[in-house]
Amino acid sequence: MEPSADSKRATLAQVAELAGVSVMTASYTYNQPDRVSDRARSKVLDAAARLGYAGPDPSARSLRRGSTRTLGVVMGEHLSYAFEDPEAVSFLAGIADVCAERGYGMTILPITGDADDVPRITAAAVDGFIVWTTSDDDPVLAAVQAMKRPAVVHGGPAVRGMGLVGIDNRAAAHAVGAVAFADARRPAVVSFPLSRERVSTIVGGAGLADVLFPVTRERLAGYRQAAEDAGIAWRDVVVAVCARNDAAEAERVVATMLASAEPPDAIAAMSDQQAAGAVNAIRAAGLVIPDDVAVTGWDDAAVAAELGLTTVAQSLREQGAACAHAALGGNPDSQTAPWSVVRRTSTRR
Amino acid sequence: MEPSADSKRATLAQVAELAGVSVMTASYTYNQPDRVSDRARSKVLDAAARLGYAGPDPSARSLRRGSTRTLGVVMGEHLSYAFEDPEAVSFLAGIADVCAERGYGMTILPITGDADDVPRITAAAVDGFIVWTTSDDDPVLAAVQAMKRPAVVHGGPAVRGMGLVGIDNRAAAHAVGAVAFADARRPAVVSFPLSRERVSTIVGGAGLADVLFPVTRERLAGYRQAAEDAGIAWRDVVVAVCARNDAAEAERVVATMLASAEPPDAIAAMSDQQAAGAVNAIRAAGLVIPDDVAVTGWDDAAVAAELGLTTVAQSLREQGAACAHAALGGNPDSQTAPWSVVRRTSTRR
DNA sequence: AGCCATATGTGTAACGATACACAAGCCCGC
DNA sequence: GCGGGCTTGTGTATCGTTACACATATGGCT
Repeated sequence: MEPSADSKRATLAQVAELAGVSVMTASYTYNQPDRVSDRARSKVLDAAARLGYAGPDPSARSLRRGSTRTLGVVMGEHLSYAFEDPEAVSFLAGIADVCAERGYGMTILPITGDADDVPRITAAAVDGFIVWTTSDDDPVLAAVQAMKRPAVVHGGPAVRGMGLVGIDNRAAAHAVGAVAFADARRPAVVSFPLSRERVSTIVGGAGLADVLFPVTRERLAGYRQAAEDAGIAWRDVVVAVCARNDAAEAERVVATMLASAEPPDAIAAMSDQQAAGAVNAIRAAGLVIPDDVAVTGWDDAAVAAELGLTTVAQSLREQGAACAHAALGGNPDSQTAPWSVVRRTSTRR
Repeated sequence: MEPSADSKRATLAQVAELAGVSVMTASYTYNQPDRVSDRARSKVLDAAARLGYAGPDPSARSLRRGSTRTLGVVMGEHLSYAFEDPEAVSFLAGIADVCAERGYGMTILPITGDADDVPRITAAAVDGFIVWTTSDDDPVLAAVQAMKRPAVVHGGPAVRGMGLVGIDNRAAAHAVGAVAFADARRPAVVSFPLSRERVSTIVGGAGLADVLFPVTRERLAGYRQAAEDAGIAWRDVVVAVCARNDAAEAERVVATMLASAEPPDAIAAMSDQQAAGAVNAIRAAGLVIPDDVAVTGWDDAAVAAELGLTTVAQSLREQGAACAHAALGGNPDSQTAPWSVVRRTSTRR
């Protein structure tokens, strides 16, 4: 027996014929019901019901109308990661809020980091794009740009013709870094990856070559400023680069740093998850926060409040919503989001 | 100045003309590059580059091909909630894994719970649907069914012609309930909502009228069996219905129960988040777990391990992936997922 | 040379819907 | 009785692409 999924979908023409009206009358019945008489409308709806017609075909409608009422979202280099990062999820929630409100669909594009990503972007039937923070050289960005549709980048990089939504990462890093590095003699940074290769390393600040992720680059610059304000040369600041943004890797890398000859006495991380990993490593080493080691995070996630982390508060949900508004607006402009430093007990003063 | 988003997209016909080849040659260049000589291919690609042609229009292609290479996902009654529930997010991650692997897009449909939901489903340009657990009477389900495309429901209800993926909730509830209610004299249940109205109430088990969410209904049935096995009548079991699945509301409702004349000495919840709220309330009341009150959760989320919660382990990520496979398979069949009871320290034996 | 198999190019007809312009019917007021 | 405006119905062209069938060129083989 044929399952319902296989029975062919009826067309508007068939409905119109069965109803004894023209195709246009049937079309108007769905799109401008007031444009047709009650009698005609019910004839059409009856016929539709009889044929099991579920409404105009979305692809045909999109082609004819030139709009899909759907927003495309590109989340990082591999789609799966998007759902593992709670901050990315709240960014998605912000987009979802706006999409739901405006009746737009939200298509998450299947990026995997391989060469087929470009055709995947190209094949996306969407009216606009939102791109989650990526690197300067991400080919996906060029592909999005080529699509000639409204597009907004979150975080960075800035791209000609696309909107940009995000906070002033350098200023925020400078501010939270000042708190983290207060009274510190050997500050350290736990960083996001520097390039799309995502290798983990521990280097002195001076050892950082090209940082291709603008968000990471800006935050490092802010931390550097904070360190130098505290009288410490950037080359003396240890930067631990974590390939993944999670607590486990940060814990491992911080444990390594703590076991070194010159362990850090202040650690500025780039997410609360990393900071949480740092807290675990510090406690496991029998050290006290903030006396032995001060720690700061980023994002003001739930875990930050639980652990008493000093952190940078920002609302990714609101930023997601701002991206969606900008992308739907048709002519995306840029927008700088607010942030603030939340002081808790993981820092000295 | 016109932003790039406004410059009209070129068409394949224009590309073909500029390249001096037929439209079909241009089309083959994109779809079956091997079908075309190197010379023709590069002529086409040159022309495309010159015109800024980004590839075949997705809507036109979908119409012609009859497939969108996109999966539609319906998450609950309001899209925003989906991203607030970590288990729902890991379900999405499972779908995303499969979509990324197969190069499919994943469209999250903008359900809001109002009357416009049906046209929103109807307007979705997708090849198949995945529906997150809902109620028997959800109009969205009927709309999905009317679309005559492969569809899979997660959790329930079972719908003719659609696949069903999930665990045996009744059996799992029976099993974990047996552990929760061991040696208990006044067991209680913290439940998900019973109907789409989502009202919070505290009632005796007998007071439960129609439970329209199949997952909730099955779990309640399992808990009932467990209570009766322990020699306690269902009408004597207090069921606290929480409108939302979060720790805060569960904490409030459990605090109320604990303050009553006959406080429960065992609480079986329907999620680890609810159980975590229960733990907070119990500790705040100065009681000891599991001696004074035993607690069980559901899902084996991170918080369950942290709190030592006895719980039902299931992998929503794998179930999401199973749904996606089934929906992409074309002829979705049903599939029962595995579960197990994880015993920790929140129960007596 | 003759023949067939393969490689490459092209024209036409859909896919299913909607924009637009026009036509017919109707009611109203003067 | 007649013109003007409103309502309601219809035909046709078009959105941009790809499936299909066919035509032509190419090369290898006997």
